Amino acid sequence: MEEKEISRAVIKRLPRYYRYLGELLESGTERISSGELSERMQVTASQIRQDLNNFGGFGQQGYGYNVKHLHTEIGKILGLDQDYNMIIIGAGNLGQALANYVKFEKNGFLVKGLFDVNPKLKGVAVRGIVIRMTDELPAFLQEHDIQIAALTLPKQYAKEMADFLVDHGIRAIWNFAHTDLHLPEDVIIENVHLSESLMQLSYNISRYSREHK
Amino acid sequence: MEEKEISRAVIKRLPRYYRYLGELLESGTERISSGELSERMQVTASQIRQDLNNFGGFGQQGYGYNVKHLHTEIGKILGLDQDYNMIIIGAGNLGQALANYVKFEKNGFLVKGLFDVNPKLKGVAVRGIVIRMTDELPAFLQEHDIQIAALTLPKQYAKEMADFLVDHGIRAIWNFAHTDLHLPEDVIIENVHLSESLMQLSYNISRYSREHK
DNA sequence: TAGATTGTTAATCGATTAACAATC
DNA sequence: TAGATTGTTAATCGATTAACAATC
Repeated sequence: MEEKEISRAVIKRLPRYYRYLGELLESGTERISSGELSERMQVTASQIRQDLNNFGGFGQQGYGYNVKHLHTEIGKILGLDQDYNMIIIGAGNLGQALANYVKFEKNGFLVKGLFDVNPKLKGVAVRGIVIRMTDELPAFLQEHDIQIAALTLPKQYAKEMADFLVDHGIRAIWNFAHTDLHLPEDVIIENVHLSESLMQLSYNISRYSREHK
Repeated sequence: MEEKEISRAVIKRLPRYYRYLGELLESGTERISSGELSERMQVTASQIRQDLNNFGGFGQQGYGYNVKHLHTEIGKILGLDQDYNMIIIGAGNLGQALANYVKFEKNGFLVKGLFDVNPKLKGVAVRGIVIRMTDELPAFLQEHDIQIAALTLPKQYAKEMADFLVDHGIRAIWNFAHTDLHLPEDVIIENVHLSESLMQLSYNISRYSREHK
């Protein structure tokens, strides 16, 4: 039942392949070789072929890869051939920004609910999605089939909320709270830590100025 | 002049060390061993010691690490001992969310300006920061010493804007646009690709359901 | 068929972990 | 001093790159 384990490094690269293939598709390119794609993407052709061969042979010797076919296949690998229902917990600026981000919908991530504890936000609509109070969550989760919860709330509430969501059947969490969630291992967590990203930037800025002093 | 090159993997871990040390500091912990920290952070003690020793010996045999000292030192390595002036290009939902995110200010990232092309946004204030039109950028950049530009605009404008900013002296870009920027190598780029993060999540969801079918 | 390009094995490189002498 | 724990070297593991036979 268990498939061959694919390394995290490979999976992190797949969305980027998918993006480049999507752009090639839009530009009407029919086929592409690993060599040409490697030049565009600034990675080695060898890596592209290795990565793709984790999932089977999508190419053809002497020809390369059919752009449309490869795009579709990588989409399937990434699970983009189906829709996901998502809720957002924390309707602050970031939560509302995510709810407004139409691009996710295009990829099949449908925002079904937006929750907060602040009574002032109750009933406010963001792109047609009404903000509900978190105490309505149990009933909401019973009525709707939700696969993903995005956590855009202050870190001090994140752990408790994550536990609550997992208890109520959520199995995938997109975590924007600046804390590590410790959840059962069958729960999938994807972290987006913006401040850590910013610190990598400042590291490089200050390293650069140290080196050029 | 050139310091020993530190691997990206190490740098990615530094902000997490910084966070844990900050929490220990708040809780009043004075010293910690690599062994204890490794348990909390779920990494090996060996990795912690290796990582830290890239930057010199912060610990003491038989004692461990002084939490406050280590926290300060990692802060310095990350460049958090100074302030950075930042502008945000694109005052849509995400741009405004970033501008509102007070936590960055606490770490020394000061939002000095917010720019957009949409005349409807002109003069609107976000947390006291007035939204300006992008044609005011050249004058603004001349008057202010800006180190970081966050790009929260649609990808089709991102490349052009990035080139423009680099021409006007910006040397660090925090890129939220879903595209790769090709800039001179002395320009520091840190990408945050939210849709790619979401795709890693959906990959894991659909892998999980494949494996448990 | 000849040329191109994949799929795949082998070689290299880099990162992580283990081990332990140094030393507080 | 004895025990604890670092700093650092060596061993292992994994990921990337190179090479090339297979084949379209």
